Amino acid sequence: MSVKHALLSLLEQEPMYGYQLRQEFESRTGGTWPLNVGQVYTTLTRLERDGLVEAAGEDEDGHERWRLTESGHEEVATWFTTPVARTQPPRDELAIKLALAVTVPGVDVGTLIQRQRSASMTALQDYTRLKRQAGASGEASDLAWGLVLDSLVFAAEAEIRWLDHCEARLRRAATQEVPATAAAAAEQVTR
Amino acid sequence: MSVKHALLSLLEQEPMYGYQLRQEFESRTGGTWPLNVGQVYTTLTRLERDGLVEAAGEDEDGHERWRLTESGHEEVATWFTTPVARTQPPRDELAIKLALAVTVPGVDVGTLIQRQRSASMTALQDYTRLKRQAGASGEASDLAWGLVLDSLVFAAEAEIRWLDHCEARLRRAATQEVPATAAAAAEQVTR
DNA sequence: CGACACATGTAACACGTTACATGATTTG
DNA sequence: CAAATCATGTAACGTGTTACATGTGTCG
Repeated sequence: MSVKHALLSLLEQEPMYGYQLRQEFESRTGGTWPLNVGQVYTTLTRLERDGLVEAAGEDEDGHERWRLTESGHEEVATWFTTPVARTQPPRDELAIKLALAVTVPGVDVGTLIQRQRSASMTALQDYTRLKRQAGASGEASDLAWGLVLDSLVFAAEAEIRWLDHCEARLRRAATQEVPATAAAAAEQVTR
Repeated sequence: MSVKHALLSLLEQEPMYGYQLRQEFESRTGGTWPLNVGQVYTTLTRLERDGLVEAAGEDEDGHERWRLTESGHEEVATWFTTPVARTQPPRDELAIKLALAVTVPGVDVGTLIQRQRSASMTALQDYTRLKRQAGASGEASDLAWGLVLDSLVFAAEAEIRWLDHCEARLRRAATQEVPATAAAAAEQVTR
């Protein structure tokens, strides 16, 4: 869904051809989410099928460009004015993993948390390293990339805080409450 | 990927039948991520095809149960010992949206941010309301649900902080730097 | 009885990924 | 010239979603 709307937004600016769409997407997000070229073409086909884009003739170099239709413009407008729904949040693999690790007996939750924590710390360091490269040129795409990087940083920090919180919470569960599996899972954190 | 591993983890505890797997998954995650029953069956078929689960005969009530194979156990062990890779993070629709909103001319970024902010605040309030319901019973699944809820809370808080950060960053871009689109986008925040 | 939860499936579709095929153009 | 980048596509596959079909058991 993100790719579809991303392509439409880019075409809102001006008609573009397939390969160009990928370049624009990657430059504006700093290559954070690499976009397979093939997917651009298949998505464009589907968007044409759904009447959101249409062929707009060739440019000077003979590239087949695409432009938004009426519905396409509306779709973009709706996308930008409608907040991303957190009512049914996307599945978070880490949260699911931890929830199951806590309830399934025999899983070493303490080690799981520690491993994840150091992995997230590494990711965080990579982001801050990238941030130093991001600035300087002053282009609009760099502003965007900076914000994208910040979102990754904020998310990684939140993840680390949550992991610490989980560790503390499990430790508390181990000492206070003592029913069945919760205690068994929590024990492994206290070691 | 998450569903596949979630089902495998549940079967690590004991052999179960399809419908039961959905119930267990939803109770352990507090229904945060509703799981379509149909997907359980199709996933089980695929897992059998891949040699990770096998039929384990019927239980007392005539339900066809599934158990892990050797490879299945290994897969679960690997899942629990391998951190979730943040090296190539999943596409974040909000971050993509904002990155494009900033670089595509004519988008009212200020309003976008404010709308998203209030949507995220609402979600956050819903989570804290749910938290009050979550505690009390002291079962292991409630501990898990509590942690899942906390992860949503932490994520929502981080999102809100990031949105505020974006607003400030854009406001700064509007006053200091003055090149083309960045300024145009940032102007709308200052209004 | 009628509604609802339990229970098992299947079909069609949407989205995304990887890999492959093919050719033009650019650059060291 | 060789390699890399530009450029357009297609095929196969994995995962997930929705909707439908079908039947049993239970409870008000």
